Amino acid sequence: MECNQIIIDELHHIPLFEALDQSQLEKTLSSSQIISLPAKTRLFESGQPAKYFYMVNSGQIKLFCISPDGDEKVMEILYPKQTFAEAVMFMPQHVYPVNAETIVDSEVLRFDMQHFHDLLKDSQESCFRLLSIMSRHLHAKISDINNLTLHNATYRLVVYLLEQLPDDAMALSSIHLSTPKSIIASLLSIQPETFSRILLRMSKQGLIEIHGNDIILHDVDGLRDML
Amino acid sequence: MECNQIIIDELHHIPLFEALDQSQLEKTLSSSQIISLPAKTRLFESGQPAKYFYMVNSGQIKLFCISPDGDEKVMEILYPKQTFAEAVMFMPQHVYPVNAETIVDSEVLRFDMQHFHDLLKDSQESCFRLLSIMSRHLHAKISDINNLTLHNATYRLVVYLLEQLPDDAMALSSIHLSTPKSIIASLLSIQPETFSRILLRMSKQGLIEIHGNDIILHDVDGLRDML
DNA sequence: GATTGACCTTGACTAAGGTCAATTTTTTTA
DNA sequence: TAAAAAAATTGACCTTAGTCAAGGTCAATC
Repeated sequence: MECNQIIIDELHHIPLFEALDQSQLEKTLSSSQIISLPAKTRLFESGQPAKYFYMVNSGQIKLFCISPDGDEKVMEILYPKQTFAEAVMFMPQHVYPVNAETIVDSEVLRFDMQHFHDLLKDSQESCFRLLSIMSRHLHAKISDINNLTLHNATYRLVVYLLEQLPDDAMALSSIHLSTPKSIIASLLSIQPETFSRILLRMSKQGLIEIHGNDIILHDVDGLRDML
Repeated sequence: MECNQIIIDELHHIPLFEALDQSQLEKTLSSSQIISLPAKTRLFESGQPAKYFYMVNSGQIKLFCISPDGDEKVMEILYPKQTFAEAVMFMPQHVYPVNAETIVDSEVLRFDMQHFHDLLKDSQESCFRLLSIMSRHLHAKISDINNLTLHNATYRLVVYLLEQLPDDAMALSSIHLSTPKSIIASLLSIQPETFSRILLRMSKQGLIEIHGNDIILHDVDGLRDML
């Protein structure tokens, strides 16, 4: 069980599980599975009855919606240590509101919703964690709506680039896009063509320099001034 | 105290308070105030430290954001019996993420956040109610983002009109817009001019008939087919 | 090292909805 | 009830970003 203890120690640092004690963590883990998935595997579909929520172990997952005529809107890109679909536990019909799919080969930890829901009844502190997590999600969505309705495509892209910077970033910094540009474009609600054109324009202005998936920000303050 | 009991009985039917017992409701009420506000009064501003959450007693409240250059985006319109800003209780910095303003003369009940937060510690069931409420909000925002990114202005307006219908609506029904068109337009992220033009076009197509703020839906099924 | 396929870029064109300005209608207030 | 203010409508025009199509780049695979 040495192996399990390592996972438990990791879970202890995940916001959703921070408030659980050793025995609760053990129970949580014992009702979970590690699942390996190749790239572009569907985890769940919007409208499906929701039995599980997840944590990314490795890889990348996208949450997305599809319009009647097949257009895709990426709602979120998830990276290791992030939990997702926890909020579905409390949604009226226990149905996933979005689709989830791996972007690259990934490994996820899959938790039983009913089991965790029962556990929450005995852990007021965990309820509070979940409330925090959900309020953060809600805030993020409000901010997304803001960016969609009050700002243009360039603004959204600049915000995204600056978000990728570590806090201690210099005036000249470089970032690496670990996700295909077309998926980032969809996340920002921009067409790939427009995404490409905006980057080109900014590099012509001397603000950035593009080398494939690596972008050098020549003028971080200049970018910040655009906002 | 007969008067208070009437309010308590009302609170008992509000989702957020449903799980509270008589004594908890009394405490909640005793830490609250009834506040009367003329039209266009600011309740709180985005960025302000959040000390209170609210319930609409009468009137209408809009929650909205403002862009750097003064453009306004209405996020939500609130009607009597609706609580709002409860989720802010669990937001990282206890700061309102949006502005709130009365649309017409209104009366609100103002609750102390800290007080209710403490009360939640003793009411696991109320925590679960709040989790439900917040997951519903989250779902609503996801759906808003969907409508903004995957659907056009006409679609959003038709959805809005159909949402105003009671469930038992006939093929021919009439609805009344109780809120200024410009505010509904902003809620749907449409300019007032475009809003007006879309209604005009639909009435030319024989789908609806407009008489000021009253709209007769001539062909509910036809409208549903547009979606 | 040619071929395939996924992804990205570029150019020409288009359309949805925004902007600006003038006018009408409705509401409020004196 | 007249005047003023606010809200809604309409027309002419414009802009942003989307669409469509062609071509390019890179990596994996035969």
